[in-house]
Amino acid sequence: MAGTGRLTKEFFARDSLEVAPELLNLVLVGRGAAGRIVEAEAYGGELDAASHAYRGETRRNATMFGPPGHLYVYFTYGMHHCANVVCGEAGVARAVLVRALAPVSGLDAMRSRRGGGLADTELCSGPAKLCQALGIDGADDGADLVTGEAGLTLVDDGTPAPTGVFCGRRVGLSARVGAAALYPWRFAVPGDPNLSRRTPSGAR
DNA sequence: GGGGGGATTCGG
DNA sequence: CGAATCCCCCCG
Repeated sequence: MAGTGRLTKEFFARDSLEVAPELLNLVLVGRGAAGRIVEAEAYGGELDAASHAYRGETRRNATMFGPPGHLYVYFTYGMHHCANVVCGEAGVARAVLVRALAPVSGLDAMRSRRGGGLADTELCSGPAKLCQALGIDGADDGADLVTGEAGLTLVDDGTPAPTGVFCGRRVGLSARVGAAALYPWRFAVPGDPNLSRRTPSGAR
């Protein structure tokens, strides 16, 4: 993980819980814009009641069961898209939800898609916000982030991994998922102004 | 064929 | 705090 540049299939082929904290400070490149991942959540497939894959493969979640390094995009609440990085070997449904980015480039493009007048820290401070900012929608479900053939890539620009990574409960899970709502599978750069939510002061 | 619920966001 | 606003999935 020390190298700079394109990531490998093998990097993503591990478990989501292992990959999720390592996504911090990698750069997600979208259409005319890019942002550094500062918040991400691991989802554990059939072992995780909060995962879309908990009850097996369906048409909606099929990408999660596919090969690693692809983007799983889902549509929710009738208006929003959210993006996950698919992890694990093909056939194993693991994913990491990208929850917030620190804008790196193309802020004008982000603003034109998100709406003018927004502060920099409002552009990508949420899973649906960052999809809108980067121009990601349902058509991007399945996009290969390693080859970048769909115009979306995840790269290592050499920025060192953050120190003192925050680890805490995932966001937005209903009580019906039970104990899974308590798993400390949310990772974030402590104190980053672009987070979807503030991290508690004493990070873990 | 129908109904319940959603890994969210924004405004009042 | 609740509406917006669709689609997917499961059950009958």
